[in-house]
Amino acid sequence: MRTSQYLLSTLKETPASAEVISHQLMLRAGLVRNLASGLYTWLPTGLRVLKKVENIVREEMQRTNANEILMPMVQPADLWEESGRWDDYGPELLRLNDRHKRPFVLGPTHEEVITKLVANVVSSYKQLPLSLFQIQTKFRDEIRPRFGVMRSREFLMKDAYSFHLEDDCLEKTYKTMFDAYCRIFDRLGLNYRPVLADSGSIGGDASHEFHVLAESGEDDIAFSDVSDFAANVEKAEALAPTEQRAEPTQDLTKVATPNVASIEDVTDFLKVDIKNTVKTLLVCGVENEDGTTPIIALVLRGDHQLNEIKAENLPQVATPLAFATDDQIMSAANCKAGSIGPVGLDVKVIVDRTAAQLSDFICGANENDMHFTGVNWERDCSDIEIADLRNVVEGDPSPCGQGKIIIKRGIEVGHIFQLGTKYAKAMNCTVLNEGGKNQTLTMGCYGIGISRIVAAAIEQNHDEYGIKWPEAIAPFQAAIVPMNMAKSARVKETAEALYETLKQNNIDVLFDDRKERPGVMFADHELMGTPYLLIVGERNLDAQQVELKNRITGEKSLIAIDDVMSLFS
RNA sequence: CGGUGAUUAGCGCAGCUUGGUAGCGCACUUGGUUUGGGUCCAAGGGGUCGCAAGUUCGAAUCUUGCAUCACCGACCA
Repeated sequence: MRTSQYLLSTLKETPASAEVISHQLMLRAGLVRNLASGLYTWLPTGLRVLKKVENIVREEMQRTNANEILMPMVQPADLWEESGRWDDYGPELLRLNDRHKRPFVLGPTHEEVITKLVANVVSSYKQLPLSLFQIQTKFRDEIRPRFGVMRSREFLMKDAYSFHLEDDCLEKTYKTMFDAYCRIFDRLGLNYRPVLADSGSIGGDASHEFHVLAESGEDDIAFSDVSDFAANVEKAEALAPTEQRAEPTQDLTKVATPNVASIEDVTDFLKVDIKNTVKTLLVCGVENEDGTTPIIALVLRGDHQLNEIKAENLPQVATPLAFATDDQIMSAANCKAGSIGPVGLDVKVIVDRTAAQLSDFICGANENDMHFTGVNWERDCSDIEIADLRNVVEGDPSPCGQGKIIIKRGIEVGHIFQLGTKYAKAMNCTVLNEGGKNQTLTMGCYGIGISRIVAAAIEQNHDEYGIKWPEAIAPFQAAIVPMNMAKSARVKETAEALYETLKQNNIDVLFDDRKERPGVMFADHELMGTPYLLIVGERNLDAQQVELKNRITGEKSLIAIDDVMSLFS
């Protein structure tokens, strides 16, 4: 490609709306343009990268013997009613009507469509196991799209689904997909980690996320500093302390704490260690048979944070998690939110494992502006249940039993699930088994955010001059930058000949034939992140050489024109 | 959905306090100049000042409403 025929559209200045570096560079390097909130047009340079990512993903899916298909983006609502997700999915699911007023949705994912397809097309156990995938545009009406294509509403995704007669077969395919994902992210040249994950609203049992490690990531990942254990903080278990709880040494004492509400207020006012306090959160429980909503108290050590996923997974707690309203708090505890405590509280009390190990601690007294000190479990407050409720924090023992937890930020670029029979049951997806009986299939589901990977790769590979693409996904493998081509026939001839050679060898090469000054050309190619710049100038032509500048290392060297192809072997 | 802020040329911004019909830098066009790191000079083109209503002789500027965009939070495979 010649720049004279190519839509470069680089920008010197950063559009004000771009917050994270990948978004800024994608706009500046001319990869995407914004159309509306969460909607982006892919320009030629961006599309080249997107296609390269897509092809690597496709090749590795094909290696697992998955079949590529393409499903419609618009899906009939009755499929979603059948699976129950018409009610469960929420406003993220964009719903629309056709001209006959028939309801449809814009597909945020395709479990319903594929399960229906397999139910209709596959009828015998002999056709199993079966893996199907597609690479397709998804739409999710995100509350707050942000970070450019990292969290957009319309985005490109690879989604794969596997179908099995038995769970052990599903587990085999799950492992195959896990390995395929590792190969994909290896080939993409990204620093990534597979992590244990919560399977979330999509349902099912085992689940891993694949995260690209980057400061701008939206997820916290807990790692062991010794083993290869990694889990999303949502999922990472906070182990119970191993030390015995100390015996009580203080009497239960009620102290006045005027205008003290938050844990920080308490520690300041009473001059105590935050680790000797507990906080009590009231949440809605599962509805009783008579339709009333019980209130549940969750107790955490003052410095810890509630893990909402863990709370939701408790059988007594309503899903989705809902905090008690001020009125509910008043009727359950007879005080404001800042003064609740477990002592004498007439609701179900669930205490975090670490909070349960405290003795002589401080908590609210269920009376405005009053706290208890010297509180001890059993003596002052019995009939409690102990559970893992909190987020792990750095320094906690790793759940794998080896080492301590460290926490890093990650961008979720892949997610694999063992779904089980949830959708197959709902959509009546069965085959005849060996015994001639109908048997419900068990399923796996495997997603990769193609467009998000482009942004994640930039987050991980950039410098002050622009993007530094891993070679596998660079929009161009090389750029030819001639020096003063307009004046030098030799430079022009050499550059043209080199361009022809590279093209004939199927190298993605951009020939900068603009009548621009060198600095302008260098700056543009560095911004776009082309791995190799081939600089053709009079000064090296007598020796039949061009200058090679490596974008990743920044090294400049001379290379014989005849040897240029060796860069790409 | 709550909180905050923004909306003036393709991009980045000034002008608004104190109302008088719009400006700067980059980009773009033309001519010249320069040519191994974003040259310099000159001349140009481009804006219903987000939309609507109001106040006024007169509104980018004041008032009200609406829309859109972004950030923080909640939300989220």
